[in-house]
This record gives sequence, structure tokens and C-alpha cells, in this order.
Amino acid sequence: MGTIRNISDLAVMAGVSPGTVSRALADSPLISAKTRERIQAIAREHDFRPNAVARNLRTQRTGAIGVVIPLGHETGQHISDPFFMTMLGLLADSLTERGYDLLLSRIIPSDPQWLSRMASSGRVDGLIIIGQSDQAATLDAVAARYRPLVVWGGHVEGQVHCSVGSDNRLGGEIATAHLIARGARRIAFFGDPRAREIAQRLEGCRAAMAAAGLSHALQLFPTHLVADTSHADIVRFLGEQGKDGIDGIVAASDVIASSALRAMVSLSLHAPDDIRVIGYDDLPIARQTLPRLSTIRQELTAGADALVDLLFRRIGGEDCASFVMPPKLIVRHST
Amino acid sequence: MGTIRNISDLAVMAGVSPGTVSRALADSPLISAKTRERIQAIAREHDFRPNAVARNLRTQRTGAIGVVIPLGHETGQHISDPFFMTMLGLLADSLTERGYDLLLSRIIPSDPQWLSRMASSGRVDGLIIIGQSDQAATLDAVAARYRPLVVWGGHVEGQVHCSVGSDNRLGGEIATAHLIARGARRIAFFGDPRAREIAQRLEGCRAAMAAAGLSHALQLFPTHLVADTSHADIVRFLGEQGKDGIDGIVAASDVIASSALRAMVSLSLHAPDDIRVIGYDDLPIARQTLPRLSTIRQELTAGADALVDLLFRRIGGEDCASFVMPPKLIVRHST
DNA sequence: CAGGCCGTTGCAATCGTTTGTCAATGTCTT
DNA sequence: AAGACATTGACAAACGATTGCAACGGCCTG
Repeated sequence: MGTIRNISDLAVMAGVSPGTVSRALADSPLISAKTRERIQAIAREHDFRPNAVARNLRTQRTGAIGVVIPLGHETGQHISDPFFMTMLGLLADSLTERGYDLLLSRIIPSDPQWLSRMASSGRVDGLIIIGQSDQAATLDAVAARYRPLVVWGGHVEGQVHCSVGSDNRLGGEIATAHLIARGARRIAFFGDPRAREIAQRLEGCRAAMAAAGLSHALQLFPTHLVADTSHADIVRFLGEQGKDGIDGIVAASDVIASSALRAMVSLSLHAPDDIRVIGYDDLPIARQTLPRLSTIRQELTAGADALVDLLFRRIGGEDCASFVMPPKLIVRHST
Repeated sequence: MGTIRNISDLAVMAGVSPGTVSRALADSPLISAKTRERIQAIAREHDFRPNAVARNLRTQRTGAIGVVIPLGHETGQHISDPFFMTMLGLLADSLTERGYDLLLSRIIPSDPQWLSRMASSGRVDGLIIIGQSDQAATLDAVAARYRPLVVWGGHVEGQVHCSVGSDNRLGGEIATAHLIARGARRIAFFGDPRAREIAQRLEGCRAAMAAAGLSHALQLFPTHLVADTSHADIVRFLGEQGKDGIDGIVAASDVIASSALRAMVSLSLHAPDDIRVIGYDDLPIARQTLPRLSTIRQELTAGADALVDLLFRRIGGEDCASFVMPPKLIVRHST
């Protein structure tokens, strides 16, 4: 009748001590089957469940993993970005499978303490960061002291934090080489290299251009990731091109490439005839653009699994290295 | 040097009592500016932050909102579904703005206790459920006792739980009427009516057919939401149509509509000439199909804001009604 | 100069669990 | 029949903060 508020109420009701109730509810072998069943019956009947916060405090673990999206270089960008969403969904599936919940934080790291605040709050058992943004140094600093931390993004020599991601440099190189093979000569790279992954893709792009003797013909257009504003920017950029304008676009992401394709439509430019366009990620949207987008595939499902796997290894005390996945060229109709 | 583990360590270090430290860190006016500054300086220097779990236990609030996606009728469906993802991103943005975190759970409610487990775990200050699935009864039962709970989905007379969503019946009616106006006579409804929203859309669809004297010409095809399997199913369904087959599809969601369009391509059927197709939701993907998808727009941004707003009103003790938004016909090129 | 008041700080209870220790009970062996 | 031994469950100490209340000192005022 009276609602059961805590384990002591239930103990009174069952005529035992709180400790016994706790053990009974946890199926401890120290409690006889008879009392255990009796206590569990009462709990079931009153729909009682022990308070998780108190348990967390006592046991020092929470059953939750924090997923953080730092938006250092893109204050306007929303979590709703398709890449984040896709990654987030995959992580949620993978963590749920292991019985963990997922605590989501979107953070604009103006405060340099953003990461250690999450790490030392005791609210999560581990942290997954999606994208290094321009915070690689902060990540390294925290990773040095806080073990259960893995990052989606690029890997560089000597990096402290454990990362999972594709070989961005190679991916950028493959993308650019493909564009050149398709006849592009004057190429623009669309993307903001303040994010490490993107800087690496640009690096690969430069390498491919150099290898073809086209170094002079590469333009960099650091467009924003926010779809709404980028569209107008891209239209302006393309409009400013003279008659010897660019004939190829290496986009740092499918989202950017898709914006570029739409901008081209409004300028009556046609892909691939006028400008060849290639994206990066191979998100579902790459199959829905018009024309369908050639891109560099990152295996996000494998990536999410790797992130979760490495994280739990680190929680378990293991010390494991970064994981770099091979990028793969997907040719569709935009190149 | 010695790491500070808790407020007492810091108290010893500062030569004060733990209580004073707690107040100082919380900027309590009871503490003199001098001691407060001294204590905060030590905390900053050692990068110390009070344990959130302990605070939650004491204050009985967590600063987190649970977002749950019940997949009652679709065990295969993943969180990665574009609708969920979009909604989730919007909620995350809106909650972050209010300083709350978001605890994500994907749940397959085989266990009827799924909801009250979340509600009574004490881990969240409130609950947002995305979609009633086939769990409307469970939702009503829990909502009767647990106040801070709001649901995205359909509203029916006498419903206990507080919901936010578009007028699904009207939306279905508008969509169907539009198809009829465009010349469709033999219409199929694609969607699984076990979910309440979808049942309401179907009801509207039936009403519009009846109003046009076409009741006999409505087919129901309860396709799954999972994109991968639905495609083959839809191809089969369309293939089984004779020469007097359907000439209109009312899809219960944009995702389904987009699958239908792809299935039509592989059967050399053309929209809108052979079959007119209309979706529901107006997700970003509706603008990226070929041809672009006519659909019924739900203002998801407004919806997410309303969900969060109502939730906090309920947390504050207010008792507020469901919120039904008007659906809006968006005509593109598929009808 | 004494009494009262105010601004600061310390004390200790509390939130709801988990879990190590230990007493009490009952069973089995010799 | 008595001691060894296993069960069983009670007791109480954590976990790490918050917060009402009491106490303390200094200052002002009459």
C-alpha cells in the first residue's frame, strides 16, 4: 500500500535488514532461495527498483558512457549534422548491446576545462569523443591522466590519445588522384583544415596534386560545415571563378559535397561534365544526391564497433593503440 | 601534488571544513569573498570538481533527461533511422541549451517493466519518449504515477500521457486528398498501423477515400520501417499488381516513401506518371529523392522545442495538456 | 563596558545503496 | 552429547556531496 521509497522500507515490510534486501535483489548466493524469492516478490509487486544514483555512488561505476561532440571550430554547427547522427546511432546500438547507456553532450569548448569536467564528474565510466575538432592538444592533455577515453578522428605520430578513424591522408590522396584520372586539372579543396581529419585529407590532396605536377592549380576553400550558410558561400565562390575556373572539387565530407552539388545546380553547372565532385564518408545521403556522389567510404559501423571495443579494453586497464582503417574509393556518377 | 579526491581533501588542504568548501565552490553568499577565492584557487590549481553522483544523491536531481526510443513493433529497427536521428539531434540541441544532458536508451520493450525501470531508477529528472510504438497502454499506466514524462506521437481522446505531435489523422487525409486531386484512384497505404501515429494517418487516409467514394480501392501494405528489408518487400508488392494496379501511394513516412521510389525505379515505374507518391515528415531526405518527394511536413524543430518545454513545465509541477500541431502539405515532384 | 547582532564557519545529519564483519542458529561428526 | 562447521541475516561503515543549525568572534550601540 504505502509506496516503497527505498531498500529500508522494503526491509521493514519483509521483516529483514536492508543489507539482506540488497543482497536478495542482487541474487547474492549468501541469501537463501526462500527469503530471496519472498523479497523479490514484494519488490515486483510494488514495482520497486533500487535507486541507481546511490548504487553508483557506492560502487563507483555508472553503467553509462559519455559521448561528446566538441564543436571547437564550428560554433554554429548543430548536433543534427548527418555525420554525427549516423555515428551516434551506431554507437548507441553498440553500447546498448553491452548494457550501457549513453550520455550525450554537445559542447562548445570555449572553456578549456570542458573535457576534464566531463572526465572527473564521475557521471560516466568512459568517454567517446566524436571528432578532434581543433582540440587535439586538450585531448592529449586529458588522455595522459584519464584512461577510459577514445576519439574518433585522425591519428598522428606521437599522439597521446587513442583514436579510431580512416587513413585520412591516403583517402584525400585517392580522392584527388581519381579526380585527376577523370580529367580534372584545376581542383579546389572544400573544407576547413582546422579540424585534424580534414587537415590530413587536405595533405593527401596536396600530395596527389604534386605527384601530377599540378601543385599550382590547387585552391583551398575553407567552407563551413553548416549546410545553411555554406550553400551561399559556395555559390559565391563558384560564381567568382572565371572561364578557366575549377573543374574538380574534393570535398572534405559528403555533406559539403552535397551542398556543392546543389550550388552547382543553381548556377547551371553540371557534374561531372563541368566540375567533377567527390565527397568523403559515404553517408546514406551520398546515394541520394543528383547525380549520385562518388566518395571515399569510411566504414562507420566498423569504426563505431572499434571505438566501443577499444574503450572497454581501456576501461579494463588494457593499453591499446589507435586503429586506422583503410579508406575505399566509391565511384558513382559525380566524377 | 597529492591529488584531491574529494571535498574533504580540499578542506584539509585549505584548513577549513568540508561544508565550507562545498559552499565556496557553489558561490554561496554565506562564505566570505576571501575564503571563497582561496578555496576556488586551490580547486582550479588541482583541477578538482565535486563528484556529480554524490551531489545527485544528496540533491535528488541529476541534470539529465532520458530519451527513450521504444521499438515495440519493429525489433529489427535501429536507432539509426533518420527520423529518430533528426529528432534526437533537435532534442539534444534544445536540452543542451538548458544545461541538461541527455541519456539515450534504445529499448525493445519485451519486458513490460521497461518504462518504469527508467522512471524509478533515479538517474534522470524526466523522460522523453520518441514514438508510442504499440506501447500506448504502458505509457498511460506509467504516466498516471510519473509526472515528468512527455511523448512524441499521436494524441487520442482520453489519453493519460502528455504527447506532442502533428494531427496525424488530418495529415493522412490531406495527403490522400492531394493524391486523389492529382488523379490517383487506386491507392495503397504503406505503413504498419500498430504504431498509433501511423494508425491515425491511415484513418485519415480512409476518410479521404470514403469522401471521394473510393473506399473499395484502398489497399493496406503494412511494410516495415527498416529500409533494408522493406525494399524487397515493396518490389514484390508492386510486382504483384496487375495492369489495373495502384496509381497512388500514401507512405506513412518519408523513409518508406523513399524506399518506394527506389523500388519503382528498379521496376521501371515512374513517379508521378505511373504512380503518385507522397510521404510524411518532410525530413531532409525528402528533398534529395528523385523526383523530390511531396510530403506532409511536421515541424520537428517546433515539436522538439514543445517536448522540452512541456517536460520542464511538468517537472515544475504544472499540469499541461498535449500539443497537436497542424500538418502542412508540401508539394514537390512526386505527385 | 556589556549586550546584542551580524557575518562566518564548523558540526553532523542525510541522500540510498553496497559490502565486510560477526553473532546466532542449525546440522553433522565422532 | 559436545565441538566443528556451514548458513543466515543483522550491523554499521563507507561512497561524496549538501545544508539546517549552532557556535564563534568581532563590531556597534546604548
